[in-house]
Amino acid sequence: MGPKSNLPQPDIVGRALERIGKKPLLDETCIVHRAFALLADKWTLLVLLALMHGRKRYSALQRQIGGVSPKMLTQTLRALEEHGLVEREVFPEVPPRVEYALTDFGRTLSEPLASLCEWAVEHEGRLRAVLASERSRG
Amino acid sequence: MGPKSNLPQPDIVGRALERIGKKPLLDETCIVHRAFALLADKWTLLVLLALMHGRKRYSALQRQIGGVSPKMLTQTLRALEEHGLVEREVFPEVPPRVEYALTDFGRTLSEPLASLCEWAVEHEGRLRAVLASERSRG
DNA sequence: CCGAATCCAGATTGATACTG
DNA sequence: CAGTATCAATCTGGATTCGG
Repeated sequence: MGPKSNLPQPDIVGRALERIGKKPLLDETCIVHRAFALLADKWTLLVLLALMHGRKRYSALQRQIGGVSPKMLTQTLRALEEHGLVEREVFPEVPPRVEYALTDFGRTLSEPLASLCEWAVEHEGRLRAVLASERSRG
Repeated sequence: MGPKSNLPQPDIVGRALERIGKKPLLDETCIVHRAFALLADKWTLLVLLALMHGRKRYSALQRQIGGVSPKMLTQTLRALEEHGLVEREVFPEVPPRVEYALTDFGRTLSEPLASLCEWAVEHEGRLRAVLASERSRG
C-alpha cells in the first residue's frame, strides 16, 4: 500500500519486521502479536476467506466451510463482528434470514489472505505429502 | 501453478480464489482449508515469524514470544518440524544447546507472513481500538 | 424452517515444578 | 539449558432445544 519502494534489500520480511518497530520481537504488546491472536483461530481465516467472495447467508457459510458446527460458526462470526471485520444483517422475514459481509476494514485483509491462499495452492504437492505422512503416524 | 495471467480484473482475492480451483469453497479436501489448519494456531504464526529473523535457540524463542509456555513452545516447534517448516539441531554440549531454523520450505511462507505483519502495522490504530473495547466489555 | 443458545463430554491449553 | 510431568482451567464440538 505504501509507496515506499526504493529500499535496497529485497528482503520482504526484513522490511516488514523493520516496520513493526524496534521491539525485541513479538512481546504481548506488539501489534503483530495482538493481530495474530485475533486471526490465528481454527475458523476465523476460513470465514473471512469465504466472505471475500461477497455477502453470504449463515447457512451458505455453514455449507461452504466444511466441518464447522453451527455453534463455532456463530461464535466465530460474533467475534469477527465485534472486531469490526464483519457486518451482520438480520432480515425480519419468515423464514428468518441473516446475512454476513465483510466491512471495509475486513476487506483490508484481502491481500494477506490472498497471499496465504496462493502459498497453499503453490505448495499443494508438498503440503499434501506432509499431511499424508502425518496421518499415517497418528 | 498454471501460468494463467491474462485475467482482466485486478481483484487479487478473486484471482487467488480462482487459482484454488472450482470447488464450492473451502471444503475439507481443499488445500487452503488444510493449509490454514496447519498455520491457524495460537503460536504457530508467531514462532514462524520469530524464526524469519534467523536461526534461534529455544530459550531465545521463549523470551521473544511473550506469554508462551515451554510446553506449548515445544509442542508448536515439534509440529512445525514434522510439517517440514522448521529444522531442529541439537549440539552435544554442556550445557545443552538446541537451535531452530526455518527450512527452505518454511521460508516460502515469508511473503504471506510479511503481508500479515504489514496489515497489522498498517491498521495498528484501529486494531488497538478494537482490542481496547473488547477488554472493557469482558 | 433458519439461526442461534444451552448443556455436557472430551480435547486442548497453560502454569508450575521437576529432570537429564 | 532444554525440555517433560502433572494437574487445573479453558476451549471445542455435537446433540438438543429454543425462538421468530
